Amino acid sequence: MGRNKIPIEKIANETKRKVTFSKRRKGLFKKSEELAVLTSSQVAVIMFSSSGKLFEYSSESMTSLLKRYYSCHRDDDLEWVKNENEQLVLRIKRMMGEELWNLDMKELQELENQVQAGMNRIKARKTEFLVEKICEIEKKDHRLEQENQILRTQLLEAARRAGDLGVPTPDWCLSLNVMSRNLDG
Amino acid sequence: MGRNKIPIEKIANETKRKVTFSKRRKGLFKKSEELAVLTSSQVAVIMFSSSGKLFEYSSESMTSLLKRYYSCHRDDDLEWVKNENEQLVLRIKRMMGEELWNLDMKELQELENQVQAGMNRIKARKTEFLVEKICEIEKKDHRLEQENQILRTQLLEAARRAGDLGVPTPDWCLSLNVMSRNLDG
DNA sequence: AACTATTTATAAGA
DNA sequence: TTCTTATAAATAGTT
Repeated sequence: MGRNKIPIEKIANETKRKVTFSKRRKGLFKKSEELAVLTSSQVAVIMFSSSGKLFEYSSESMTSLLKRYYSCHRDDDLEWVKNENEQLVLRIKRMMGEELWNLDMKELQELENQVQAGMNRIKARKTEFLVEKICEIEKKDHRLEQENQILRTQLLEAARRAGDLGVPTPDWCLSLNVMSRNLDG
Repeated sequence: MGRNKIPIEKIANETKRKVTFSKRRKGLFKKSEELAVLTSSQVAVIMFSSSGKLFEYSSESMTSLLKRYYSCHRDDDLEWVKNENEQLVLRIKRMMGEELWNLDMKELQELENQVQAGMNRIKARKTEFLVEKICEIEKKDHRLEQENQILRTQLLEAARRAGDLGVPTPDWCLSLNVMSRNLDG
């Protein structure tokens, strides 16, 4: 379509080839979008120019569309999970109970054991955490108690000396001995 | 392009929509191939019809083209991926009950809840798996029983006809009626 | 699935 | 690259 009909074979002239790539790429993306909208379908197009540049179109997020594509090809046994990152994500998903479709009973049991072991350690850590907290609090508590005892002693001493000098003991000092006995007991 | 111009929006009529999908899908694949050939480029198209069926075109093997696509995206920001990677590893370690030292009680509880949820799903999948297996076996079992019944009936009939012709019934046929009754009960 | 009136895409030229 | 335009190609509605 154009002034002349051209044969469908590699365009020899590089400039012409580039212009054609640019024009037809635009056309292909437009038609992809129209198809997606008109028919409520999902369309993804990926292309590399002869110089290696990537162009892409996707009616949705490319990632989710490719995931769907791979899930259709799940029989290809996870060929797609080739980069480390994806393997890690898959590992996490499986620990979270997703993407379990092609695990057999033995693999499921191993996974459960691993997750169980992890949970036991997490629970243990929780207990440890609480015990540490209690220890800390008790230590602090003990220290404060000792400090209080010293303060009370000093306060009584001060009160007594004031009494020796004829200053009357204030009301709030009278119960100090009683408090002290209760706390130590 | 056609008898009338149509607006680019979802085609309401389902039949029309399906016909349009079929026609334009063909057109899109054709244009994809033409582009690939004319300009020595690599083109891949993936699409799902509104009913969920997958259609695909690729000028080369889809797998190798997608690998190239991914490798392009990896090279974009290797640093980010590396960091992402480390985060994923930490996440897995924590789910496995390691590296918990600086999580507080709330974070530990959240982690435990997540892992617990995952384990519940894994257990559920295990059950599902077993139920599926049992269903399959029962179906097969049922089929075999029916086959068995048919074969026994045919065998008895054959034995009777042989008897009519004066051929003595073999010993091993005498118990067939009993077996048949036992199995049906 | 074929037909065909129209619309749309695009090859070449500016 | 972008626009223009003659022409090829795609396709909407019909049969």
